[in-house]
Order: sequence, then structure tokens, then C-alpha cells
Amino acid sequence: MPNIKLPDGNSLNFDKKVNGFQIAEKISKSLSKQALIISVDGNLKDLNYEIYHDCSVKIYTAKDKEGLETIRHDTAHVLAMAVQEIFPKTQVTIGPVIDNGFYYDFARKDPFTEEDLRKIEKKMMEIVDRDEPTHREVWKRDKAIEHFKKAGEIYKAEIIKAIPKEEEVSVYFHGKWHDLCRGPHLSSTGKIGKYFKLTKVSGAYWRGDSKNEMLQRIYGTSWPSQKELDNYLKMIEEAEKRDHRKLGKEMDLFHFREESPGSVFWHERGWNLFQKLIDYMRLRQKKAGYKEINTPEILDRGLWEKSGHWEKFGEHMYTSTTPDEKIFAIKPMNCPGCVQVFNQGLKSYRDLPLKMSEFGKVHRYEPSGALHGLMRVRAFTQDDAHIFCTEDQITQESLSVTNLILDIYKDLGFKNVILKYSDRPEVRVGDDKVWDKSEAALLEAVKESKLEYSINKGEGAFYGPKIEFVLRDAIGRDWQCGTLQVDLNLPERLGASYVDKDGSKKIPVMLHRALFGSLERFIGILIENYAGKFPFWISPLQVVVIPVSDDFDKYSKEVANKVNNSGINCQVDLKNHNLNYKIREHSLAKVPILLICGKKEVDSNSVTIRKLDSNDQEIMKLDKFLEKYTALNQAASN
RNA sequence: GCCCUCAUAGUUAAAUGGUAUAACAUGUCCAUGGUAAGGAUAAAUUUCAAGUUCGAUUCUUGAUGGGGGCACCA
Repeated sequence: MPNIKLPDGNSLNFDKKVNGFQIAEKISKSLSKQALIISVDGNLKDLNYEIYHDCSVKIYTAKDKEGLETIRHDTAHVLAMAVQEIFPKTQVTIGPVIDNGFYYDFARKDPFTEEDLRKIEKKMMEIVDRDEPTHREVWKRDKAIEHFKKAGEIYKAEIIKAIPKEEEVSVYFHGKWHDLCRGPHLSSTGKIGKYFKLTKVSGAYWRGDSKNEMLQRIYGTSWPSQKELDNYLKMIEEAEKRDHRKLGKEMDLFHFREESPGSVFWHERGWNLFQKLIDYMRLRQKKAGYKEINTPEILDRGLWEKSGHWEKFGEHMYTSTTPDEKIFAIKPMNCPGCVQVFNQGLKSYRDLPLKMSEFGKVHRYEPSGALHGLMRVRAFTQDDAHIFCTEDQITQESLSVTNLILDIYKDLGFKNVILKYSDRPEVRVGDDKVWDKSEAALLEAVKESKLEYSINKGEGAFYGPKIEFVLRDAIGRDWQCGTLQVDLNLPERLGASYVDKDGSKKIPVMLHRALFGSLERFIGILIENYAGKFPFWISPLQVVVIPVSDDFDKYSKEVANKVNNSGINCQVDLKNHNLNYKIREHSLAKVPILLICGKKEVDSNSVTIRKLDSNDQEIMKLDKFLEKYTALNQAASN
């Protein structure tokens, strides 16, 4: 006589036993149609799971995260079925749900082609039409291993070996095809619907370890309705349109070339933007009490050995040998140089916290496969700073970094920021007591920030715990930019000290922090966030002056000069084209303000303003324009 | 670095075992224009190296670089 408690507080009574289908039917007809899986006392189960005892249940549909994930998980199974039907010798491995979809890793000699994907999709449709019923069996571990080994599924057998002893080994059947799986699953293959698509094939290491063999991964996406699938595909298209590599080319911001893979050739417009961000950051940091310094790009090998970089980071470092055979390294990080500035001259506890900022260009020899436009490069500029302080000051200083970063992100159009807190990794330096203290101090700052945060166990740097600042862009993608790291190691290694109140020498704590992170990456993110249509104050080229005909070239040049002299980036277009042509060209280049100059304007000493994406025309006295737009140009910097 | 894939004017594309086509961009000329492409005309290209071949941009191999992932990461 199980008594079934429902989420709304009501309960139902059944004779003997009951399953999810029967409960759903009893609640409502529409629910029974939409029901996908059920949770019994918080554990997700198949709908035909038999309940003999009192419990609370919740029935999930495609509207719930759990329901949607099950659809995707089932689609992954159907993918594996289809692959094995078409390519019988292929081994299956794992097929989890990911954001917006799923993947399945296969072991097979020949690579899957785009054509194969279409073939597999067709087969998947067939399997959906066949509506193969699902059923679940629990096997003995040894039997399961034996079975999969015999079937030539070596990877599956390995997975079973790795399942903890106390867990049961369950095998799901869809018709005859079966797979080792924890479940839960939908009641038949027809339930997943046909709103899926296989999106790409790629390589992936077995168990995510680059020492292991490479498998073939097929990615797919799956949704409860055609509309949601279409929306998702449209979002992908939108992301492609915003691709900063494409826009960077179109807007004449930068380019890459073979002679220096992963390093940016900045064009005038892109560099304008770059400088503007630095100007802005410089102002903000000055107000926040930072002192800007600059240190050498190339430093003797000995310093890097002392700092530990030579050993821990060596494979990412560029080195340079001088004609007299000395070895120098091109800095991959700014910290050792900064510590040396701290080390020059005796420091007192009264100097702390000492915040030193540096726009340092660093070089890292990144693996070739990691390079990606501006997002991942081999030479980049950090808006770096190092805060030397006492252990007691960690929380306060971390908090002020967090507040500064939030404010800055807001100015640049990002309102959603979350934190990722990472604590001690297995391989680390320093005493556990000091770790305890600094982790606690940093976590306190995280909590006090009142922001949403996640804890990444064991992902801290080898020298201390860290926070990463993740921002969400206009189309919902997350990017990691800023970072704050507590360093318990480097000051000591490089002999940094200050004189405390009692006259004794103490080692300071150092906080590393970067707000944009890498200027290059941040610009990439900005381009994609705004789809190239920047707010006026950071626009790569802010104003273009266009004469109505060449009779007005002289006046247009004068206007452009005045605009430039007021600190606004401006060009005049004197090319031999008509007005319409020029408006189109500069609009496509996403210049926010076009100033049209013809007879009217010359006579009244004014300009006609045409804003991007607007057909409105506004005529304004030149003086007034300068006044208004100079103020706008400063807007976010105050 | 690993798996897959691609490489043709400044850009985006097309074609071919017999040296390559177009659009846009660029230069010159005409048109002197009022809010998203006016007209004429010119110059310019097969990533690099080796091989097969009478002949390679096309086929083969290698290198380099790009793209999608994996691993690594700001």
C-alpha cells in the first residue's frame, strides 16, 4: 500500500505497487503524455521503476532540466545504436550530456566524415521510428565485464572495473542493443523525438588524458521541439556572425600572419581601442591607489630559476641566447620583475598594502592547437598588478579588487559576473597552516562580495588559492577574464621583506591580480559582446567626416582636425565616391558617428550627425558637437 | 602537442593535368553628388619544398599556417 507524496503536498494511495506511468496517469492525462522520468525520494528513476513503499516523488517533463537532460542522454544512446548498426566494429565508450547537447566517444580506426554524420542521423531517425522499448537489468560485475569483453567492448569493460564496489552495474536495453549505463532513460527510443542534429566530429582522449589514445567524438544537440532546436541553431549562427576574427578583419582592427603565429598585428583602429582601454584602466587604478611601474621584457635565466618558473613553466617560455652565450628568458609573467621593484630599497610595514600595477607584455609558447584568434595568443598584454600586504590584509584587499573589477566590467557593458574560487592543489608549495589561513581569508572575501560563486576543489595555483572572475556576454556565453591569486611562495623565493613595527624583517604576502586579464582576449570578448557595434567611448574609430562633394573637402578637413584635437578618433573620407557609397562603407565598418558636411553646414558652421543604425539626421553647431561628444568620450572614464 | 579538416588576388568565392574566373576592395579618369553600392578603365593571384609527369595550381609526400575539437590555459 504505497503512499505517494507529490511535490504540491497532496498524496496518492495505491495497492501493492505502482510505477511512474500509473502515478502520472492518476494526476492528469496531459502529464501522463509528457512524463519522461521520475524521482523517488530524490533519486532519478525510469518511469517503469516499481515502487512498493511510501515515498515522495516528482515527475519530470521536457520542461525540467532533468527531463531535457534525459532526452539528450537518450539521444546519445540512439546515436551509439545508429553508429554500431552502420559501423559494426566500432566500440562505444562514454556518451554524456553537456550544455545544449551531448556527445559520444567511439573507438574506430577510420575517421567519421561529415557524410557519415548525415548517414548516422538518418539511421537515428529510423531508430526513433522503430520506437524500441527500453528495459533495465542489473548484472553481476564479473558477468558484465566478461560480457562486454566478449563483445569486443574493451572500453566498457574498463569502465565497469572503475565503478565503485557498492554501486550496482546496470545495463540498459533499447530493443536488442544494450549499453552499460547508470540511467535513467525514457521508456522507448521514440520518446526522444526528432529534434536533434549531429553537429561535429573531433578527436578526444580516452578518459581526458593526453597520454591515452585518441577516440572519435561525435557532438550533437537535442531538444523537445523543432522550435527550440531552430532557436539553438540560430544562436550558433549569431555567434558565428559575431566571431571577432571575422569582425576584426571587416573592421580593420588587426590581423595575424604566418611569421608570428599567435601574435597580433594591430592596425590603427584596433590599437585605438587597445589604448583606450589602457587609458581607462590607468585612470581607474590610479584612483584606487595603485602605482604603475614597468619592468624589463627580457630577464636573466637565473631570476627565473630562483622564482621557480624555469622549472614549473619552462616549457612555455621563450628564451634568447646572446652572442656571448648568456641565456635570457622573455617574460611569461610580470611577477618576478615586480618583486624586484619591491626589493629595491627598504620597505616598511607602513608601505603596506603596496599596490604596483604594470601593463606588461608577456610571451608564452602555447601549444599550437590552443591558439584561437585574440582569445588565445602567444604574446599578450596583461593589466597586471601585485599587491604586497600582510596576511591580515588579504580579505580586505581581495574585496577591494573584487569591487573594482565589478565596477569596471559594468562600465564595459557586462553586468553578470560570477566567481570561481579554487583551493589548494595536490602539488603545491608552502606550509598547510599558511594555506589554511590564506584560503580562509580569500573565501571570506568571496562570500562578502555577495556574488554567485562556485568552488573548484584543488584547482588553485601551486603557490596559492585563487579567484577567477567569469563574465557573461550578450548572447549568454561565459568568459573567464580577471583573476586574483594569493601567493605564499614567490616573495620568499625572491627574498622580499619589509620591516615590521617591532623592527624585525617579515615576508609580505603577494596578491597577483589582473582585471581584463589579457587585453587581447578582453578585446576579443568585447567585439563579440557588442557584435562590433561598440559604445561611442571605446569605438575603434569614433567619427568619420564625409563631404557631400569635393567642394566641401576643405571644411570637412577642418572639422576632422578639430574633432581629433578634442581627443576623439576621427577620419575624413575624401575619396572619389559619392555620399551614399561612403555612408554604406562606414556603416558596414560600424563607425558610430558620421558627420556629413555640405553647403548647409559650411554656411552655418555646423555638422549633420548620422548615427549608426539610424536614419535620423541631426544638424548641430560644430562647437556644440565638440562639447557634447567630448563629454561622451569621457563618460565611462569618470 | 594529439585527432579530423582546409589552403586560389587585399577580401569572399569559382574552375582546370596544358599558367586561372567573378564580385567586392585598390589606382586612374568621367560624373559633383544630401543619407546604405553612379559609370568607364587598369594593375594584381594558385602557401612553401620535394616527387610523379613532356607539362602540376590540380596527383603524391613532407613542411608551414588556418579552422573544428581534445589536452593545456589569460
